[in-house]
Amino acid sequence: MPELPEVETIARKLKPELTGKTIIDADLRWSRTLASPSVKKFKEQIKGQKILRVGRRAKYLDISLSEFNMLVHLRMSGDLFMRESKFEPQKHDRLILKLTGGKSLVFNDTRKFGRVWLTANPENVLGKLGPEPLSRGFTSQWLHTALHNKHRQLKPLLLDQTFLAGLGNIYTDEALHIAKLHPLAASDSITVEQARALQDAVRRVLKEGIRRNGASIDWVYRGGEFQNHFRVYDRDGKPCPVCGTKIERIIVGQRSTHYCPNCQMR
DNA sequence: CACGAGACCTGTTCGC
DNA sequence: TGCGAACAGGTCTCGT
Repeated sequence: MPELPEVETIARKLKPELTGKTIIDADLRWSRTLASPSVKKFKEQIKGQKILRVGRRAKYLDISLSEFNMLVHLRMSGDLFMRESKFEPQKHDRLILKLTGGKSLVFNDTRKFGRVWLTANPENVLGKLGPEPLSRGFTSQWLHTALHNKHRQLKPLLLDQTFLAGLGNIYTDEALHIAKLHPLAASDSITVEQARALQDAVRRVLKEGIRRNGASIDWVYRGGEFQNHFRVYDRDGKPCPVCGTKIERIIVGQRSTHYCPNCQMR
């Protein structure tokens, strides 16, 4: 489930539960979940760390500890939640951090794509990311210039986290539909007007996602409801909410891409 | 530099 | 009913 709004929702939910707690023990149940450091170092270093802050950068959860930052990327199927420490580990639990106060932070990830970093220099992991779409720096002027510095198809470029950080497959399709831009349009063909529409659409759709607590699909459920308001994503063959034309699905950069052939003309 | 294919994983749904 | 294919919110690496 994890694009920017889903990760933001998780961060907001965990913040009051985690802040001020101390990590007593780490149960790493799938070692490849750990991107760095080594298992041995991780277990030594994380024990006794106090949780100072819980934040988000792009699709990463950023948990500030006394001496390190723990970064978590949920990738396709990861989930992060609290559970009573006395409960038995569940099938897809990959990392369980036992905290003071009787609860544990659980990283559960069916597909094992998710990763955890423990580092004193989070910039080593986050340094190449593009701007936050909800930050002040993400202006239509910046976007227009950045689009013209590349010659790429719009959709893959928006998914590129070094270009702009936080959009995934759902929110990209939704933003392009709101902005009335074709997913295959060349980035350097976008006018100032269109860049303004796209900048506004990206911010609007991300804010809507956050307001609706993200999108919950399939077996991963966190109480989000944005999935009930998709305009085009996963709606191929259904009518466009704007003009009624049938939504089409194509493959772009090996990702399913949904758009209205009438609203989003090339 | 831009792009496509394949890899990493497990689980569900679809088509015959 | 059974069984293989297709597909899933992401990103990395390699080859052209």
